[in-house]
Amino acid sequence: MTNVHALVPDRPVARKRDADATRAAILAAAKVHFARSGYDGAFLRDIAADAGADAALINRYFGGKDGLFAAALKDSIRPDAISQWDRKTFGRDIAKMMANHAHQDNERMHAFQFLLRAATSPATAPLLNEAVQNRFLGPIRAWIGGEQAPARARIVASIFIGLLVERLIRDEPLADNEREAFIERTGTLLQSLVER
Amino acid sequence: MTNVHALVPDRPVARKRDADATRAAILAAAKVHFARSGYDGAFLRDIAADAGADAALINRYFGGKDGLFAAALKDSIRPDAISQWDRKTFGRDIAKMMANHAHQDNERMHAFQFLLRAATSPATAPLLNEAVQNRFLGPIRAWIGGEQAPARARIVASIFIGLLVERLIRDEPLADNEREAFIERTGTLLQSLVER
DNA sequence: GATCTATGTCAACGGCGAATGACATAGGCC
DNA sequence: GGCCTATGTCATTCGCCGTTGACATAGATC
Repeated sequence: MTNVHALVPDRPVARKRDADATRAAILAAAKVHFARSGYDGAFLRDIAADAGADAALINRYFGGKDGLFAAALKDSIRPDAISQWDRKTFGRDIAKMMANHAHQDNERMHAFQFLLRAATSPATAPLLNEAVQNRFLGPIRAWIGGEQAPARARIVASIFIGLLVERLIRDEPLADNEREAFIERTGTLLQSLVER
Repeated sequence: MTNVHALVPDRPVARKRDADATRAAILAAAKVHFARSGYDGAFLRDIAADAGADAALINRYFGGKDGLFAAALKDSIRPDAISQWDRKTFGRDIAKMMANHAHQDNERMHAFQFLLRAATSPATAPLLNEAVQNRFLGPIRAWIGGEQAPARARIVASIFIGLLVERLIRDEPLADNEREAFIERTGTLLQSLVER
């Protein structure tokens, strides 16, 4: 099976011998694969192939599959990413993003889906509680602020995750009329949670 | 490792030779294991052990792991279950259930978590689109009714799933004050989606 | 250009878990 | 009681995938 995602070129560019570059290529491919297939479903040989590298190098550079996963996880969580959302349009922005078809991916969505995979994969549970609680829920709570911030943050995070899953398992675009209603309702709903 | 869930007795009751009974025992054990560990993380030997049966019987009765999963999935989705919710208290009922600690399980939660595992496990994706769309989203849509039912149903389902995931990865009970606020806000939020 | 090290390649190995098929036996049927 | 089939048990096979170590070679250093 050839790789399906545009972020990783089908014919990897030939690299000179460059440890840093191959390390980066492996990491990039790993993020895609883990996001798409979860920990168990992602295979080192496939990742290496997409990165134009040899599977043995994964062990050399990351110490094994666990190390690669941890590195990819770390690289996927940007603690400051949340604060960059616009408070005024937050709800509608998220809603729009989620209304997209699952296969119209972009890098931000990939990071989210990676987190989702990590969160729901039993094999990676030990890593995850820390990461999700401290790096996802915590920042949201701080960003939201105001009264009952913990509860509101938890609800926002939950809805966020739910939309992500729904998007993941939905295999067709939303019908136009449903799409409008979906964005409108989801948007205002999230927005109201942010504002008070 | 011995099984941890009360639904499956530690020392399975000795059965007479009874294909239906062992089939049922295997199915029950499978639902627990799949719900707890997902498709990849559940092992036929463990399931068989918990059911007090031999792993080979799984192949005989269900045709393999896939067949067992499909059977467990089918058995976990009761199309009529949704209509039994009380329209007046729906929001708060769900919110309360979700506020519980993840390890305080009951049979209903098990079914939900099974669905969640199925939804997020790539190995089972082919099965899922049909199941979730037709047996989960569809019934919710019909039950909700009214204006913009498709969009509202989708949002309710998404929130539902999100709460499920949040509950799954949260490893400690909610603090008392957050708990109250969480139930109150989530409850009214869901309720408003049901009512209009 | 000789040498040396970092980088990359290749071919195994080993474990694990699903699947298979041969064998054992309980329990009905005549 | 003597078969006969459905049910259960056991040992083995098979394939997959992470990992390992031996080997090849590019490219820097002198």
